Amino acid sequence: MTLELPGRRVAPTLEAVAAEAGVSRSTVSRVVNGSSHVSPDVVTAVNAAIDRLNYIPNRAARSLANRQTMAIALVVPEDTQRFFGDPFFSEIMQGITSVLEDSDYVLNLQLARPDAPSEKTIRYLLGGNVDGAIVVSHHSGDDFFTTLDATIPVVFGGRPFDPEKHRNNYVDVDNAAGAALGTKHLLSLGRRRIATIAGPANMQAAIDRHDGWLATVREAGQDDSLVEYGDFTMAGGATAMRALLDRAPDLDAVFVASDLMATGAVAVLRARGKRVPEDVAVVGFDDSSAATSGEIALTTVHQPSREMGTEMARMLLALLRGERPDPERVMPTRLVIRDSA
Amino acid sequence: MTLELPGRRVAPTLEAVAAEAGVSRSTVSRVVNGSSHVSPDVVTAVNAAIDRLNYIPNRAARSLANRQTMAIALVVPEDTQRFFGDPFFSEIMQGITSVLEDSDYVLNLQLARPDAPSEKTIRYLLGGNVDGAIVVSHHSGDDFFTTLDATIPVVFGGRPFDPEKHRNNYVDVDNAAGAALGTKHLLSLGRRRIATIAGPANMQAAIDRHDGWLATVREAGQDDSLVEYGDFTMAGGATAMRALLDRAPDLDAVFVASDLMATGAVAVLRARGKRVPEDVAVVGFDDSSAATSGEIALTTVHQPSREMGTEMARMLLALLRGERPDPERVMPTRLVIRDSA
DNA sequence: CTGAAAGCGCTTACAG
DNA sequence: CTGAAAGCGCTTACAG
Repeated sequence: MTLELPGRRVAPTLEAVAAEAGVSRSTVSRVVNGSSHVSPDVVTAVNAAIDRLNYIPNRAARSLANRQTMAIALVVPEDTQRFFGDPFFSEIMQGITSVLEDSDYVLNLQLARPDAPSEKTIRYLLGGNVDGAIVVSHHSGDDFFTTLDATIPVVFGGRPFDPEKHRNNYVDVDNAAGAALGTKHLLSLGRRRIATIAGPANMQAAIDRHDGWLATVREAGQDDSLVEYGDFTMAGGATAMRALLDRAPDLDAVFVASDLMATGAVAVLRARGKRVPEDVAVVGFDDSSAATSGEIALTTVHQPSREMGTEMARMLLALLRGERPDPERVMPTRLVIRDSA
Repeated sequence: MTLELPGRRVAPTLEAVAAEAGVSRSTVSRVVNGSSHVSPDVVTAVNAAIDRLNYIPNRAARSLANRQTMAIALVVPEDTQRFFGDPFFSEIMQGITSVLEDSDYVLNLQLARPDAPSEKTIRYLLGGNVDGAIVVSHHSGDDFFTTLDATIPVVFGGRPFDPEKHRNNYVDVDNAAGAALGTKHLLSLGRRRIATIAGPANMQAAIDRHDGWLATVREAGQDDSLVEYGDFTMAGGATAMRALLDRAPDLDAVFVASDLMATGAVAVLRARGKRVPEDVAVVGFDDSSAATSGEIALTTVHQPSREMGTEMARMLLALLRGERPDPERVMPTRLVIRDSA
């Protein structure tokens, strides 16, 4: 029995181009890589041969020889569902790809396990598949990522945990200040019982936003116990809102650590007969598309997600060039007032 | 001026492991690759050395030697926004990753230009970066992708154009039958003026769904001219709905080629004072999360998106093993009746 | 079962 | 400006 496999075309090599053009492999390599020390007519001849043969350099061989892969990993320790569910990631990724488009690098998305990276992810990142990595949505609990840059340059989206242990490169906003901004707005509206729906306690941004709310509420001499935690999803925001209402039916405002969670919270408030913002004012965080796609346009703390993406990419590219960019890039937030508070 | 670069750790090589374990490189390679012809104690010794040195094989070297990259590309010719905006892609990707997780392959997402692949994408796919590719959301107008499998195995999500030119592997549903299913439901409801919002005419699935609607409407002796085209986004559905209402204010039903477009259409209908389904019945297509996240739960034609993803992955894996799976895998659709029709 | 050797397709000093 | 040669870190027949 003969198993006939579809005959795949065999890619031409540098060697073949050299033969076709009647020069050495070194020379072909030089013109492929745009070296300046090649005579014009040789360049022409080689390029002609390349076109004729439809030559494309083999990346494995190239990266083995020069120890560059020209690939960057975007590592997101979240499952597919949450990755696609939160517009924040979409915007970050748009920012990143917009700068990588103009570079020679390709982006490889790696969805990792939220708890700790799998063996496969580790081998991928350490096995010479990429020249650098951007890690977004980092959770505490393992420090593989924070120590990864002993091997390849890494930029974090969001200040990583344990900054004293190791100084990582990151771009972030001042989450505490942003949360304070949102909470103060609630205070200025005369609200006196302001709850918060915080993000998961194993994420630095969630902790910082919680802290910003906490400090503001304390400073105002208000109850600082109205906290519930969500997982940055709509469903998580809804569950937290229910718990909050059960504990404090008289709350009159809630600062929510993400727009997606705020959307879930608003739905619950309405279902329980609360008017937003009359009975309960709601402030979100992100100013992503989720802020304006729900039942009511959310007043929210804006963070420049797309620009954060471009900054991450730029920072990594600088590191890859051997430069030493400022390792900490903190971008501004601002309050966007809409209908929910 | 000395530019001090952060000292990156140098990865240990096979050679180092061999020295550490006191064996030859061939032997280390054998245990790394799980060859059976190695004595137990040597295996133990080599593994110990691997652990001690924290050895991870260099993928470039490996793939240069054995001509395998152990990577698969998921090519989506859509911009980031649309990719993230449509839950359909999320589900497809979940299906794909679920089967790849249990394999040694990693998935590399490649968002390509919708019109024609960029030079960068072409070089990526042809430059030996991946062993195979899954192409989803293929548009007509270039046949790079349909001829790509002369070089590497390719599986399409959705029947590609020009099937007579070249027989590609694909996973799809019977879009025409599905559309007929949805349109017939509208007929059974007594609707007599059934419009359609079709997808872009450069996508086979859109054409097939349009054809299914067309055949059904003609068969019933109804007006077959009520067609507007959308781009599979909410905004596109809204625009198309407006045009339809302007042309035929008396239409009493609309079959929409995707849930996302249907959501946009429903919003326009309501804004124009039409009750759904009383005045205008709406049937969508996909049965994605968009069907149940809008103002009204959509009656829709269900396609098993996640399973289609798993089938694509399985088919590609089979091709990669040198097998010859059935190149055409057509999965069933079914009508899901909710509130919009 | 194990090792020496060739080779995968490039890049890059080193000569000239 | 150009080429011969070594080397990147693996795998894989080929001997033994």
